[in-house]
Amino acid sequence: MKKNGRALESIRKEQIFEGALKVISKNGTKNVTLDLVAKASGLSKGGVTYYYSSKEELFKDVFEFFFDNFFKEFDIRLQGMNDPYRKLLSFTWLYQEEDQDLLIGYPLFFECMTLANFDKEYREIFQIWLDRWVNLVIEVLQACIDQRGLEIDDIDSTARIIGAISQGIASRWYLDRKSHTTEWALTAYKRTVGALLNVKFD
Amino acid sequence: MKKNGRALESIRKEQIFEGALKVISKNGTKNVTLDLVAKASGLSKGGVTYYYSSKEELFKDVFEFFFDNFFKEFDIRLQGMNDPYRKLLSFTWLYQEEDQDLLIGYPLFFECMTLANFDKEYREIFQIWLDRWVNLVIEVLQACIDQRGLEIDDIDSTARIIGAISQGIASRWYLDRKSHTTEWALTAYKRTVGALLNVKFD
DNA sequence: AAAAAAACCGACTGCACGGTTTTTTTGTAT
DNA sequence: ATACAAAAAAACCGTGCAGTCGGTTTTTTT
Repeated sequence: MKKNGRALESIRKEQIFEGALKVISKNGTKNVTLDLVAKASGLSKGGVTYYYSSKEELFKDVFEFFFDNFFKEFDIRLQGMNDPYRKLLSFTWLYQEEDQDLLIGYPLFFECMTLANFDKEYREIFQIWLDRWVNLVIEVLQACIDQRGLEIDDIDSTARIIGAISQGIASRWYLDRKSHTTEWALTAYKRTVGALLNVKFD
Repeated sequence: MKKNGRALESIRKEQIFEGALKVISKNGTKNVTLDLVAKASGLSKGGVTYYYSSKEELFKDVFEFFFDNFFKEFDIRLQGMNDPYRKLLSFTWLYQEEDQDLLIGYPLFFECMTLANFDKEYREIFQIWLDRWVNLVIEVLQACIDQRGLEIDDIDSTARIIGAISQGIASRWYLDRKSHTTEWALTAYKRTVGALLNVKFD
């Protein structure tokens, strides 16, 4: 019988992640205290620090945890489609109100960019995010090339552009919905990516 | 006859702005203390609070001040050009290393987006930023239509898209230069906007 | 020159919060 | 049952900092 030290560790860490995610996306890291995290995850401060000796360490893990999860789910979503053009359009999933993951994701994404300005580790986290995003797009583009005979000269560069377009549109859509409706975001994405790849959607 | 109440106010406030800008863009609002601002602007903490009774109030003013200035200078830059296509390309000025205004501008812009998540006033500041940006682009597009016979169906929507493209590219260029070189940013912008408007640059 | 107002300084206060230590509870092996 | 470790809570400590305030210097007004 193994003497499992910290048997609950993974369970509790997940608990703490969930709680931290909730309060961070709601208040921003600046306004999140350990007590708040503790309360949100159903533990006491002592309980939290039992698993995380520092707030910074916890926060970084939370960011990585969330982004990792985010891509895993996106990947699954993509796998469930056949048509590569539909996959290309599926990035407009970003412009969806009331999706729980997105509601958390946007604040985290913005905050990550801000922190990346002053903190090397967050810059790495952000760059990894970009990489994964680019790889996702590259896969899709490759499928377009293979299955639809689409012609692209520089696939990596193009993938990065598409990522940039999505992000630019998304930021505006998220932070200024009044002037940037969901309708606008959708057509903006289609129009721009369509023009870029010389593809007619729909 | 009563006169000069607070004769130095505008001078000192400008001083404080400059100092605050410097330390905010260097450390991020989270890590900026009143003492730091005071030192950077050549005053004491008491001197700063004499003009600003709260840190938050000061910070918001700083953001507004900077963005306002930013656009004024951009406007001047645009006025100095004739060819509307060149104006359109002038937005790539964003991808310029070592420009002092940009070095301050990027951190502030990111931070503003983050703060906009949780604070109504910052959201307004951000939205005003977007508005001004859009108006700038609209002007340029209108010039393209008038002087070059360019055809655009929805000028407002298009202007917003161009803004989004610039921003998306800029974020990546700024935070992940290794994978997003200046060269990439430039061609990415030209390629995408060119495709969108069906225009050939150069 | 006297008086008043403006400008400025820096010590002080209170508190929020991260991290530590102590105490209590729970689980488990013998 | 007992002992002992893990887990968690509660109490505690120290620090950093926003904001205050009495006092001082400088400028303006009378």
